[in-house]
Amino acid sequence: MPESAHAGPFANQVMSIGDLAERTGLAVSALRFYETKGLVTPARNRGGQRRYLRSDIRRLSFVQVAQQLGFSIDEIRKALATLPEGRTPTQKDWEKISRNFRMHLDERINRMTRLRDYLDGCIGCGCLSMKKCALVNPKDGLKKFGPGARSVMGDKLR
Amino acid sequence: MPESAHAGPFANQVMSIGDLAERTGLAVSALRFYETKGLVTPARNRGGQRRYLRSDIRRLSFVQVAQQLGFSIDEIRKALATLPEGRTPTQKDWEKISRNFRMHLDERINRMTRLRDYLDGCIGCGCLSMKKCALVNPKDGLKKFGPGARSVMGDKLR
DNA sequence: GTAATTCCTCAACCTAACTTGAGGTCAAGG
DNA sequence: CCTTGACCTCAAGTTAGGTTGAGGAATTAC
Repeated sequence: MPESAHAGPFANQVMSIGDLAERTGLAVSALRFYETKGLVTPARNRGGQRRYLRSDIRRLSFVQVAQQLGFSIDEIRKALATLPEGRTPTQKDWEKISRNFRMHLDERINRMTRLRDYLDGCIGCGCLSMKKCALVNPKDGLKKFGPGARSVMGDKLR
Repeated sequence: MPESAHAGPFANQVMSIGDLAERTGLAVSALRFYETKGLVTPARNRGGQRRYLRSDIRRLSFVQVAQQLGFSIDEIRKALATLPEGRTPTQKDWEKISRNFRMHLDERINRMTRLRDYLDGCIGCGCLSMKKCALVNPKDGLKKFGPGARSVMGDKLR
């Protein structure tokens, strides 16, 4: 008999990595990778195979959305860390995180819009060659990037 | 006498890599890297050292701005390829490129804004766990990313 | 009971965008 | 002339976010 049969036909609380991959649209390799990054922490069965909770579907959906919004895995991990440990997150828990992300998203949109407006100005003024141009040498919240791979829209959050 | 003295004190048309680095704020190593990527093609003096034109300052400023807007080096290279060969680009040439970039920027801003609005909806509906949610499984111009490093805001241009 | 799936770990590889370092050359000042 | 600083090339390293493959164990299906 299958390992989870004791849970009953409709209360199947755990999933294999393959099931979760199918439900989230993520690759199996990505799910394992996310575990090494601390985004999910599945249990293991006696054979050592990963067993995910249903609530992990939502967790990973959140990861996907956040990535589309331009957040790095590290930022996402920190956000998820604010979820309660021990119990399955409630709707309210998720709302709190989402609102937090919306704030950052607003910030990004504003920054891009400012950038666009500067660009409009520069088309006319021809200042692109001047080091003082707000676009090239940005003040106003726009920071210089460090070395290494760059995150979209420049600087990382916080 | 210095190698460029024949050009006169104020008509110093060429620069060393160090000068250009200082004027653009880019690292010397980055300028060399950009050359391998085809973003600039400096001449060489008899000793083999790079000699940049004044118009390269603007060219590299453009590279910096475009990167802040989230464009990849490859995209930027293609955009720069539309500049006239042989002659120094005019103001009009730059305006044309800038306008083109503004269009792409508008697109990105719109996409982020749509995403934000979806997120607002999801906070209320709690649909984050459903595969059909517009955020998790986006239609409406939002595409799935491929493997490898991701560009900011998801998919690359074009 | 056994064959076919699925899963496991670990190491290596991939792209983007650069930086760092080694070992050697060029140019400008005194 | 000769020293010092700026330059040169080329190879290897870095971070992010994963994928791919080898070699082996656990499940599931018949």
